[in-house]
Amino acid sequence: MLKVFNTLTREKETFKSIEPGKVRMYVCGPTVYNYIHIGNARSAVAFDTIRRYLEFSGYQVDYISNFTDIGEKLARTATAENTTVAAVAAKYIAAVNEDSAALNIEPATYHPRATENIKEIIALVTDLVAQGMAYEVDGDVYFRAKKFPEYGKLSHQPLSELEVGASQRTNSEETARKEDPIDFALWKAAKPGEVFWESPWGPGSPGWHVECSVMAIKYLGKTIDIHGGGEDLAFPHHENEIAQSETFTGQRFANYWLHNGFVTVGTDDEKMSKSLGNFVTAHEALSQFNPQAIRFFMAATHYRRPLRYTEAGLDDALSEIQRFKIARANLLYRRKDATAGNDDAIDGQRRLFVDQFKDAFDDDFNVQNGLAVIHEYVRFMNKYAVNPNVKLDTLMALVAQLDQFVGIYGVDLGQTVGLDAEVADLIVKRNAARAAKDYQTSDEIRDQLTAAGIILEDTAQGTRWRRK
RNA sequence: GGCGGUAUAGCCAAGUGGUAAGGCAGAGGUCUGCAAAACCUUCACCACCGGUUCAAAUCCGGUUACCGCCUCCA
Repeated sequence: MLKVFNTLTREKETFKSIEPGKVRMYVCGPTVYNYIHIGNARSAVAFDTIRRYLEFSGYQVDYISNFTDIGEKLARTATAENTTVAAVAAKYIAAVNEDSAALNIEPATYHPRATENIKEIIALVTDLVAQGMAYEVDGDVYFRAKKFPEYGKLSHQPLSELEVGASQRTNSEETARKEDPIDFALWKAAKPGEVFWESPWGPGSPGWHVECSVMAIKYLGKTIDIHGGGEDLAFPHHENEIAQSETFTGQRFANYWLHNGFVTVGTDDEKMSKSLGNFVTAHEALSQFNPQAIRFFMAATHYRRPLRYTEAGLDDALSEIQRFKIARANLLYRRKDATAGNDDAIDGQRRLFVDQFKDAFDDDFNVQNGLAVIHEYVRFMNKYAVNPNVKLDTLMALVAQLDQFVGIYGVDLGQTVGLDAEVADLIVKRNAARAAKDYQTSDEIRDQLTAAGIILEDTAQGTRWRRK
């Protein structure tokens, strides 16, 4: 039975989807005005891993993640790059897609864009105004936060404290227009030269939180199962989404709110962020390190914990992947001397590992305990690989199981080890030399292959090789 | 000021009452012509102080350090 930590209640709750066998989840995506950094990537990886486990558990997952392709930041980038807002969006959406693919993040069921949903946004805002929950001032529309009785329920902040925080903001021009400092914008009047849409309140563009409400409701329904995002989004972004959405639909917006921790850097574990300037873009990271290692490194840290980004951590991740690959290859090498059929005892033990793995993940996606199970399982595989008599079906089932386990972490161990004719030929020559105890020749051949990035291993079942 | 998080071996990291998972690195061993890989063994006074309890890393109180949200941010 799956349990997830819900920010709304601050407790691990038993997960129950609205519709049996199906999960509807929405994850806040990036504003596409720049390359994403590894903090953004971590969030995407965390929720992709969660999604993969839900699918492993038998759920069909409708996964929606947006691209916010409007706002001042895009306008600023457009000016800086001497181009249009649309071109900026197109460029960085393409970059996000490229980075996501490199990190083996499954595409969402659909990636809606804010600009595709302006009509729906205007409809929602119109409704909130009609309900008296929002008001127009000089072409801006604001939400009356205090009129939403549960305002603050996600971030667990008393209203009085939010007011203090809001009144300390120096954004005085806007504050002056609002009835109350904690009110937030649903619609903003266009400034000269800005991209705008016509609306009942004149030309303007959506506020900062409405697009997610609209897209979640439009593509997933009035109440969704899981809403995810970085913990910095809990307030005000998600709090405001709740206020708008629940006022609009009269229903609970999301049953489970999941928030991922930050990527930190430096000795003090500072949050990586664009404003602090201490960030590494996913593009840079992916060009410097093995993408699979980056993916695994991120997926193997529990989603709510801070993730300390270090080279040593990436090296560790790579070593672990290497261990999995070797275990996999060790079994596949036995195909040639395996006998037909299945070993029921081994299969039974394999299933026990699956049970343990599920127990780990069912506890709020405990990836570390899942990894411990995988390592034990790998040891089990390696022992079977030196068994004098192996069965073909069992061999293949063990390999498939490993692939499934690590696949949840987004690791693809790749295709079977092929036997290059040239390498095979050299191995035959070397083994002839070894048989004749001509170790000088045999070592020369091995060195030659090592230089070419090929490692030889002499085993009781013959010589096998792999790429470094 | 309000709310929250973190502190476990050289490093990463599980673990909400019963005497410290797992990985990397290290040490020893088996196997090997030598290697490699694998397998076996080994490696912790759980930030500090006090309390509750037969029993605490785990519960309670306090202290310290660092981080985050309260403003755009995954």
